[in-house]
Amino acid sequence: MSKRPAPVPAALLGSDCVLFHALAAADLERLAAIARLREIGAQQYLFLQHSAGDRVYNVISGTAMVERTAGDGQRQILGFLFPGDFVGLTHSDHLEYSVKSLTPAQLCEFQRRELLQEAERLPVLKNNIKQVGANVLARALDQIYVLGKKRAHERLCFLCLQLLERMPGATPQRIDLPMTRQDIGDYLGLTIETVSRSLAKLKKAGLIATPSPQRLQILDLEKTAALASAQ
Amino acid sequence: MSKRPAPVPAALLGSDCVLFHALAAADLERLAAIARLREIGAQQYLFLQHSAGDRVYNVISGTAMVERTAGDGQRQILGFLFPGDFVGLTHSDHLEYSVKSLTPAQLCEFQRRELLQEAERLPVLKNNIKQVGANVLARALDQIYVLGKKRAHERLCFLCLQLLERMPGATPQRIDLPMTRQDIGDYLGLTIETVSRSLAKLKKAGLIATPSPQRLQILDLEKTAALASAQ
DNA sequence: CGATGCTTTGAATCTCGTCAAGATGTGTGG
DNA sequence: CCACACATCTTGACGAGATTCAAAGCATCG
Repeated sequence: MSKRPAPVPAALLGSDCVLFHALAAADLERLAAIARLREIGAQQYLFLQHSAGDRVYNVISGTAMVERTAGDGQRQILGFLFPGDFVGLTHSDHLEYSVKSLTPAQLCEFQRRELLQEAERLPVLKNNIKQVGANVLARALDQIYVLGKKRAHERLCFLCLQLLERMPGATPQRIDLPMTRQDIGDYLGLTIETVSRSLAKLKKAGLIATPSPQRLQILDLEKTAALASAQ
Repeated sequence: MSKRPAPVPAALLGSDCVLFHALAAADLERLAAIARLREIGAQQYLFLQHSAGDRVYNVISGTAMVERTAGDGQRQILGFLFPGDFVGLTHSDHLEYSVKSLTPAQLCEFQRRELLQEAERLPVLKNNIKQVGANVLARALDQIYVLGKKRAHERLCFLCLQLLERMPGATPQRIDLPMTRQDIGDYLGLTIETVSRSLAKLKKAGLIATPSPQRLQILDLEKTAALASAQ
């Protein structure tokens, strides 16, 4: 509590974030006043599982992941976070997941109480918060579908499309993977070897290419989307 | 819109529902006034996938399930609903799932707009709605963990414990299963045969018993819980 | 130019899915 | 109350897909 991070320039609260969507300039200023900018390196924890959920974050730049680690060391990644995504709006006392940056990242930190107070004054903001929550749930349901019904190579197509849609600057010709094969496996409920082999299978079928291990191309968007479809 | 179901006696809005938790009697009356009681048989649809989400339901009695059916007929059950559970609070225009009763059920129907309006007057109700949303998400994350990391017999333990916790009147000695093996399989991402075999395995290990196919006993709660643990 | 860590590939094993048959339950009508 | 029919559930044999264990191939970085 002693050291607060730097305040946020209102300009950073870009309107491409759901949270700040359709807010007037004056309202963005108000929000910027209670926000703090956190700039962190790769592989840093923002939240620790079982800690108190008194802060919330809006991702400005970079990639992060939401993970749950069990007592036996098993790890499941519950979701990835990209610019515009929002995390931390739980309603229980302790968090059931950790949040960790994959790349260096800029985040907008709020004290949960302060943000919710502000939402009381700004109906648009309150609406945006609800929208964010709905998006999180919708993604979770998609993931349940994929984990319950899809095979390995289909799960990978699902991830490819999600990256294409959510990573800023991503095009079918070039997607830079911020996560390792292990992260992908822990997200899709697969082992690292199965991830590799399934990628190889998709490459051989001409759906995708990997110019380098951390680079992805979607060569046949239609077929990839068909395999990925979560409904 | 022409035919509205019967109004709800305020007494039905039991305080064991999260939604109505800690509400004053007078406030419960107000809510009862905008609620409608729906009594439906087994295997009835409350929501259809892709329909408008203008209503929300609170389960009073009976069991229901939230399911998603893909174009190819694949079905994934996204969750079961028991008394006290709440469904329908999406924030998008169309629902990405259906809701279907498993048993005859009583439900409390609200027009979403009306309920949210009422929540504006009753801070406690608004808080309860948030709490309900948080519970839904927490369960979804548990399910992601289970589908991503657990093996067949562990997934079944997870379901057993969930039924024990959420089914009214359930005890380790007697749990009445409202769903078929097919439903269980579609919930846990398994085939009906694997469900049967995994139950047999747990029976042989002495963790559970099934006096009849629709009846379940948990003989060793500790071991069952250990296998089920989603964190 | 090695050294390290990540990724890919290979072979054996195992779990789960598929197909098929048989058993058990439930409900109906005699 | 019994017998039959239908649906659901269980069990078996086999095969496909994923995991495990092991080794080899590639990047990246000092």
